[in-house]
Amino acid sequence: MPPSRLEESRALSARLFQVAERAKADFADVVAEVGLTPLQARTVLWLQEPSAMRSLARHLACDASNVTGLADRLEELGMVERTPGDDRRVKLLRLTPRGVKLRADLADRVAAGSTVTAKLTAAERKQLATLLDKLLA
Amino acid sequence: MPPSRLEESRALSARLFQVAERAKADFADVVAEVGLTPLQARTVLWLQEPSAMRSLARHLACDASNVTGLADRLEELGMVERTPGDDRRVKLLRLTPRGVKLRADLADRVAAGSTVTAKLTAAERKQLATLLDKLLA
DNA sequence: TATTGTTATACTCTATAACTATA
DNA sequence: TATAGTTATAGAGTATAACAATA
Repeated sequence: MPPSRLEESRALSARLFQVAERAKADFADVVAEVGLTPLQARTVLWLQEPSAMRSLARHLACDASNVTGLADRLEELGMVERTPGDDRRVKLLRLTPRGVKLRADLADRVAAGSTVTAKLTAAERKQLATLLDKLLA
Repeated sequence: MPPSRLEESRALSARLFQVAERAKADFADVVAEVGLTPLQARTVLWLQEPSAMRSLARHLACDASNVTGLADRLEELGMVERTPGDDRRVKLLRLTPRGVKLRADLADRVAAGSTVTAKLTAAERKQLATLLDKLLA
């Protein structure tokens, strides 16, 4: 690879990271408004349907041991509750009525604060999705 | 925002994070081959010209206190050395001859392992750069 | 007074291993 | 034996505050 392509690649990667970092920071700012950390917020948004703690861990791409504390905190806040599953080893996490309200509020705020959505036209968003899919293939 | 746009936005952001995470993981894998952490590797790549530790911290977007240990480790490895600056408060970090060789090796490997470069045509890379710039504007 | 590099320290995030209760 | 959730703990990575040397 010639040096110019190397530099082009570096610049492109740098911009990619910048966009991802900004999107992450935007998300963190928005969810902080309702008193949640990013991981707590992702959990609340995920719990449209009740979910076993194990499968939540898979969704969050973290170890299962971390979900215990996460669930503890959201339970303290009155947003989720542990309910037994059919398999009695399993505990399902389910939003409380208060959690359901928070989730709706959160979804609105996240959508409103989303840079990716706001700054591109529909055609551009489609273009970006296509390019990103190609990178993930 | 209607629910469909909200979901489209969520899916787009998710793909963006996935691509960024994969690029980060690729970089970490490649630089691990030469025995460096990502931060150490970014430092070596940055030091084409000698750099004050303070300005290195700004480039790495981390606190200056972290650069001390980073420099210590790279010095142990024989890749960089501290040299006094004109302002005698300042220490410049400079690559040793061994560090210069490592930097060239590293640049080749990073370029070869770059998903962003490999999977897109020149036209697509330009398209992606344009979209990312629009998001950063 | 302000700034550079340093040190000590603490906080967050995440992972590993051992434990229990079920299966 | 294997799996779900829990607990204790350890390792990165990063930040803050105080310090000495210098501006």
